[in-house]
Amino acid sequence: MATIKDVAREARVSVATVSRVLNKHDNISLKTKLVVENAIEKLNYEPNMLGRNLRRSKSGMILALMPSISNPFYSQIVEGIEDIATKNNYTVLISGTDSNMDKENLYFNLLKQKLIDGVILMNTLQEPEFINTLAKKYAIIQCSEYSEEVDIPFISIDNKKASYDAIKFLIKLGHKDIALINSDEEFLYARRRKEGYIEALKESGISIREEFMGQVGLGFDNGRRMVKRLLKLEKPPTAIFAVSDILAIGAIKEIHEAKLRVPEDIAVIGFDNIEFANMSTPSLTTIAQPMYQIGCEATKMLLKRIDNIDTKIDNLILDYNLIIREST
Amino acid sequence: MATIKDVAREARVSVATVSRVLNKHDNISLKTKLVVENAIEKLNYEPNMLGRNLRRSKSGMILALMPSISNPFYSQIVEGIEDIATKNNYTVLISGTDSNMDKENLYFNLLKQKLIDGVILMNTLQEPEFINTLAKKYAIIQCSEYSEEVDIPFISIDNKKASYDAIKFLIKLGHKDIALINSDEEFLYARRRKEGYIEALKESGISIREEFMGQVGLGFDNGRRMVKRLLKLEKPPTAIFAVSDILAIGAIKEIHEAKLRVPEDIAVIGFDNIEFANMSTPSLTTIAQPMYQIGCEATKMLLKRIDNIDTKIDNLILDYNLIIREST
DNA sequence: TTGTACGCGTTATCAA
DNA sequence: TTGATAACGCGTACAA
Repeated sequence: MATIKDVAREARVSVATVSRVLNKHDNISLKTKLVVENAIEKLNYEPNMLGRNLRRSKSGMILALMPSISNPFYSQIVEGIEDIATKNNYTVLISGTDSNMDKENLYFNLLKQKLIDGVILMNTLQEPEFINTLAKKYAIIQCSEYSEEVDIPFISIDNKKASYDAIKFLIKLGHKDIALINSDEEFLYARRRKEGYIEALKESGISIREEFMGQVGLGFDNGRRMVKRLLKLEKPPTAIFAVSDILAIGAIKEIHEAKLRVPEDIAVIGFDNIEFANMSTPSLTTIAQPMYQIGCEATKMLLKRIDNIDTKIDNLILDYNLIIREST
Repeated sequence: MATIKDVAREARVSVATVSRVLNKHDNISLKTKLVVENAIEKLNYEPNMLGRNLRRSKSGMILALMPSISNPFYSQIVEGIEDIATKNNYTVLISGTDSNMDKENLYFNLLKQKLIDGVILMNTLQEPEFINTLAKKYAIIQCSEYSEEVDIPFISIDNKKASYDAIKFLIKLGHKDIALINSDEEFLYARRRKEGYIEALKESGISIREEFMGQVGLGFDNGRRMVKRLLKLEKPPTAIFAVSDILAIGAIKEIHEAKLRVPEDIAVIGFDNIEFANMSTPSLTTIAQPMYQIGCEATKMLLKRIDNIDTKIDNLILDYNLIIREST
């Protein structure tokens, strides 16, 4: 394995000169530049990043931390992150924490160990103070889901308004009995979407029915269970708004199980527009967040932060889209 | 940021001693060990991995390279990889190449740059010679999909036999007109599964019909298109074996579109047992590979290889399972 | 059992 | 425009 020394010897110059060529400094004569480049080619030299990283005290790696990498919700965000990162010569480390604190801490340690230069945080159960302390020394950005008590920049959509729009759409279709399958309200987005749900109903003079609102985990089965409960009601809903497509697909499964039809008997709206939303039967009406763009912008924010940890960075709220398909 | 020097000063010992404590050498007195550990705690010291990595000429990182990280097929494999890697103090870099050669090469370069210690290769379009050359100098393992012309260890299942079993199962249910939605036969697994399909039919005295076999891409829409074609036949099939769950789900979607029922009019079997196979309506009969275990074993093989590039490592063929659900 | 001193491969400072 | 040399933080051979 050739090192910079070998190249220098081969080109009969100093290692400093080789380094300058490598890093495209401009104060170098064309002649020696060519000589060096020839030597590099001849020796098949590749810079050893371990040396460079130590010297620069940078790893050139950023971490995208999310609860689960298999959750299709994050796929496009990750694409955005990777595109911007690659363009800026960073490598992206993608990791799922299973919402497990120990695992999360393992990854946060990479910051202290200098193995990553920054973190894009999708959704964490850490205490706000913990993140705040960390963010004083390291570059961290909140992406998609965030906490208001955490004092670092975030990027997201207006969850309340999105939810409001979804419900308004159902009302326009003639629905009055609309259920909400929400996820745990410890999450900000869940609280916001509930607010939008309530506001839309109130505005249309529809009374809020407690038995129509459920707080469940994010899994497919939770969607099913919630519908099972709803169908046992004396007057079941004619429409359901689920805060994730997976929950919505679970809901549809259970509705079919009960020999009812979607959307004829019960309409269903999801959230996220994951790839499968278009594949399910019936295809799913849902709210699409600009995932790819969210990933891009989050990364740009992070890189700014890495370059200068003291930059003031503004939060970003992006637009969303209601995508109407067969389930409504 | 405290360094090993600071710790040494604080503990009034040499950096060598601190290093020994850090690396759990045994030739060190309990007393100094305690002193050093106190200093580490007091200064909140974390080893700088950039220094350690350079010195050891290792990055402690392995790469899991697959066509697409959003393909749920790989999720559990990745889990296995991460578990074993973490247990051995490695960090896993997960990357999707979109079957794009440029992107792939970018990642292979990480090997030369010393940023990764080895690669678990899921599915690549690279020429066998390219991989072979690379594998002489670097630790590489083939996982799940592999090439027979590549001379590095692989881990997989018996795709021919799995396919054979699926078809035999359909025949046992009374089906005679069985279609095959295969993926591109440039892939070994596609060729193998076709062999199994043909062998099962022949063995049961069912003649092979060319118009029942299709080679398509892996996307959902390809499953739909293929079914569209099959339904136009004078005598359409009564059962379909799709070589991936996504294709199978696409097929079902199109069957429903044609106002036919699954499995009453047409039975469908998939392959992979992705999470959604159990969520779709009807739930999908499919072949389950031991993904998690595949990931674990692949990683063990790779780590062996990293420790000693010259070890002879045996290939591994694991078992699979036919999971019977509603679609048959 | 402990310390001294060198080197891993690179970049950056300073002087020429 | 170029070169000599000192770091970056760590691990280890060798000596004590």
